[in-house]
Amino acid sequence: MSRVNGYADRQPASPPTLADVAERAGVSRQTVSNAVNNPDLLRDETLVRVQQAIEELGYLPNRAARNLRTRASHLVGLRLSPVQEGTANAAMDRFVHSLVWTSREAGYHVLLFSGEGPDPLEGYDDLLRSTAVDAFIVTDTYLGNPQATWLRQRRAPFVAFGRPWDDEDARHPWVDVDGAAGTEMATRHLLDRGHERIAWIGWRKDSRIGEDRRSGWSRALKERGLSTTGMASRVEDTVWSGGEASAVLLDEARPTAFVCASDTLAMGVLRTLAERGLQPGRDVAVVGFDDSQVAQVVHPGLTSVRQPLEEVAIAVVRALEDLLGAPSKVAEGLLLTPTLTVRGSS
Amino acid sequence: MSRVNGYADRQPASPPTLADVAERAGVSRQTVSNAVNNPDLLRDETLVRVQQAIEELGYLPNRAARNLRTRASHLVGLRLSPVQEGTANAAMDRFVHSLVWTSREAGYHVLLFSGEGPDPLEGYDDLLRSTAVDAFIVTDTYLGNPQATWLRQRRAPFVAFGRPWDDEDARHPWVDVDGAAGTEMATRHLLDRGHERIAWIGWRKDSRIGEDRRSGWSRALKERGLSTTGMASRVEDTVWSGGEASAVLLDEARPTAFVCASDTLAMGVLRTLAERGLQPGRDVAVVGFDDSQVAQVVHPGLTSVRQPLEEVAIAVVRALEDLLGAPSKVAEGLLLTPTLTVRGSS
DNA sequence: CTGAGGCATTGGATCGTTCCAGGAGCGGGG
DNA sequence: CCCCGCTCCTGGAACGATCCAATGCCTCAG
Repeated sequence: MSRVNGYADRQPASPPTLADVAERAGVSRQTVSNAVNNPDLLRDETLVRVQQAIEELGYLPNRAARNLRTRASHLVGLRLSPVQEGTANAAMDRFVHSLVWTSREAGYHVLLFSGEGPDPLEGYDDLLRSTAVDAFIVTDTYLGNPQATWLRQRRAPFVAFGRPWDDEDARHPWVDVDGAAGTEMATRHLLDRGHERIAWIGWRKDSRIGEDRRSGWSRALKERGLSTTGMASRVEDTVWSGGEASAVLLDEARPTAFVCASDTLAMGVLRTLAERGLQPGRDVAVVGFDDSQVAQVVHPGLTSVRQPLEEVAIAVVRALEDLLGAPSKVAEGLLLTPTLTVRGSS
Repeated sequence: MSRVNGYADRQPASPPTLADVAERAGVSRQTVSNAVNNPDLLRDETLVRVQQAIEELGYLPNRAARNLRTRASHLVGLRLSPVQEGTANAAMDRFVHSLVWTSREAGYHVLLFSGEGPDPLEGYDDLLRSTAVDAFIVTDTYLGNPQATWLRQRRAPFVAFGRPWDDEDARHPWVDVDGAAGTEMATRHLLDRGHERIAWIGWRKDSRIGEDRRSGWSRALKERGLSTTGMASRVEDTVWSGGEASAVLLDEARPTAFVCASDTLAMGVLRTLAERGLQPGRDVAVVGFDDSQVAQVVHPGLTSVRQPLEEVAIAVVRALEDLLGAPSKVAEGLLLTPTLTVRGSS
């Protein structure tokens, strides 16, 4: 073997290999390999001896070699969607953290890559064909979801964070958060506080997520026999739009509370209230969605629907393990329920 | 070879290999390899033929095999620091995006991993010894920076985002943003608007970054012959602390403007102003640091020092290339200047 | 005493690529 | 005519792990 002597090697000495450990422990390479991967196969005495040699040499399997032989990289690819500053992609941040954390426990690492242009498939192909990753995690399924169908065609394993809204015959595993349940919870919370005129500010009608969240609001109102007519507005996801929409609603429908599809929109509402000398939480209640950093630091605190992203990450990784472990298993979806973080604005 | 016939293979057909391409093009494996890595070595005619075969088969080199042979993974490890919600780690998000983007152009991918406990070395070791990554990018060098010294001892290539504050004999490449220049710029901006009583709210004295940012503020004031005495407060990085500190300062030192070490602290100031019926930007000016999402959406907009994270990422990747390409090269540091994003609060 | 059968361990082949030394073909100088 | 040198290409040998078939050893039933 290449390891020449027992003296401290100078320079970046090449790391020990299986063969080095084998030699030291007086066994064959395969036995060392088994000690690492299938300890049960070894006699206790041998196992201890090998483990000691591993310890002494500081051996760790070379990943490239293992990947080559096993045809697996233990990496999952996560595509960072293009940044849209000002929008609450803070949620994404939390998710990534949880994901990295959870993956580690499952023996996976997260490989980031970026789709550059508008082409949402950019980047996937190379990684897949060069066998750089074992699977993908797809997050922005709301864009009409071309990735999902494309990945399916390529038989690439993947788990989605987000429902396959359009796709009737989607067979991939997914995890999502029940937005409607969140807004319903938020609306009920406001109803319980005595509000009866509760307005909705959401996204354009072609946003599936937006409409889903809206349905929770209307469901809660109708449940109490309250009308939703004239109480809803659909705009772009900007602070300005939220402010504008709330101003119009205040003038025309005179709501005492707002439920919004995002914290960004809710910030717009707060702005309008400030301009009119109305105090959030006392005069008019506001609830946002995503529990972003903004909601936490703004005065007097923005009540917001919080997605259980930690649990989403756990579920995603679990689905990933199922997928890669037993590909035949029936793929299933999982819908998690968000919580409501109550703050000063309600 | 394993490729049996020309008919469409069923199932997840194993991807084409060098040998497949070689067979199709009627050349040897090595020639195909050269066509990919050293096209200059081939005769034009041969090159075209091989490239066509590559195209037809959709060949892409297997990464594991290449990594094994070349002892490089073309991955860089980035450790996600523990989340501290409520704090502006939004900056980190922007940096990661830029980094992923820039790395891609340089042929690298970003591998995320998490240090779990308080041990900042957690995670590095495994990745390094298993040759999973070629280098690391270290970000939170302000923690007294045990990673840097540790990585240096292990002769692990790495680039730091952040100066080696404590470490006189650090020899690693680093990139940082000149916080002092940022706060100086912010303070000058306020001076230009006629403010003369400008207060500082920063972090505890043992924070090198905090003291650096503070020095910019005091430098700008002294330059104009203005005193800083009694105009500074050092607290924890929370909204509450910022609010408290500004309340005290307003009572005792009567400043007309605040420069803060973070947007979080600045939000606290805005809160105090709101409580006292003071209007930010008109009655009292406020400047934050980081240009986080909060600064952008809060009313009436928070003027903030913005770190050029895109440029940082570019510089980091460039340093990385130097490092991995020519390890003997003298490591150097690079200090970038932030910009000031002016909004309604000043 | 022999052979079946289980257990612990082994050596060779293999994954797909790149490194390395060498070989065929060709033109030109002696 | 030979040999040198150059260009272009080739086959074998790594890289470091795991898969697979086969081995020796030991026990126990027949």
